[in-house]
Amino acid sequence: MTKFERKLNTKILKSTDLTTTPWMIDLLRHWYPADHAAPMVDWAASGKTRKLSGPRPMGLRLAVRNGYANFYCGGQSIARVTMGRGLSAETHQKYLADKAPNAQSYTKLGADHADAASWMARSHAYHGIEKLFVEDVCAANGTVIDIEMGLPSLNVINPATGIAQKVALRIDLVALKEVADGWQVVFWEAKLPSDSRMRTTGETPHIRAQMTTYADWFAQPEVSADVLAAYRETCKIIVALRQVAVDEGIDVPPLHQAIIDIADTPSLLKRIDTQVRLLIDMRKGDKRFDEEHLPKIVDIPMHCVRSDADLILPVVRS
DNA sequence: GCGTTAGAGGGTCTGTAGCG
DNA sequence: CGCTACAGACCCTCTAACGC
Repeated sequence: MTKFERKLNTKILKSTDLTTTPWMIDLLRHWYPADHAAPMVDWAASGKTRKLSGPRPMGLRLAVRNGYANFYCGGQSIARVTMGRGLSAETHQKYLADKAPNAQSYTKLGADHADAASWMARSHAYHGIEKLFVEDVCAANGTVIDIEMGLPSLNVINPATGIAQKVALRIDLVALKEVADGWQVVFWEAKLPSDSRMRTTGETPHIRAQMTTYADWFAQPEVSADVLAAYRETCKIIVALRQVAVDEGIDVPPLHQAIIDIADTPSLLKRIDTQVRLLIDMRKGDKRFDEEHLPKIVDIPMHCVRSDADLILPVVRS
């Protein structure tokens, strides 16, 4: 199976003349590390979109991948930046221009591309409620080190065909949690109570199968060690990227001290907690969900966000 | 209110090609 | 041989409409 890995050649930023890649400077200017709220602007739906109107962020969350990094605005990938032998980036055409072509097509960014603010503004029409919830959690927790974590090469038996297929599940949030001897990695799956997978008239909502699938993935040999190594590296990369930005004169808000400490001393990150937790956005209130559906899943480790104060991830049992 | 469905969007996986 | 770049296939997630 494909190894779960996080790596990025951040040195390429120092050996590249960044005036030839103005988009990189612009993306870093709009980077809000976890713990810092991005400025919010009102957005009103127009035309035939189904999206709800409401406040939208004007800031970017960075997620380190294997060989590249994504800059997200409200859960939409505004730019995918490859840092390997060279420095390059691409973004979807619908963020680059108002008249978006129908096709799923990405454009490589060039020397004339440096307008992240307008890319973010165009992305507002695509922001989903669950992703805006994730954005709120990022703003409230400096310990968030990854979002949209992809779980590669998971073999799952398709119940319809009985054939094993490779699927790429994702986990919404990855965070650090303080433990007695250092820090550990915890995983959160954000959900809205309105999500049909959280509800059933029967006894077993679909979310149970999803949690079981996560457990199966983490139970594979080597996975725990690989994930631990990957997130130690992630901390190093985040610190290195911020330093590049600061060296370029960009005031990226400060990182949580735990990320800095782990980057400096990776062994401070002791282990991962393979028990994925549910994070449910109950700020709007859903009496029916509380009474009928929540009781069916109370045994799943979870945190219910009922007020903005609850956005701070709890220090729960290991 | 619930379960199903389709469309949109976005990510990974795979294979292929090029390079040192 | 390993890494990188690229394109197409595939399947996930989310939203909202629809019928019961």
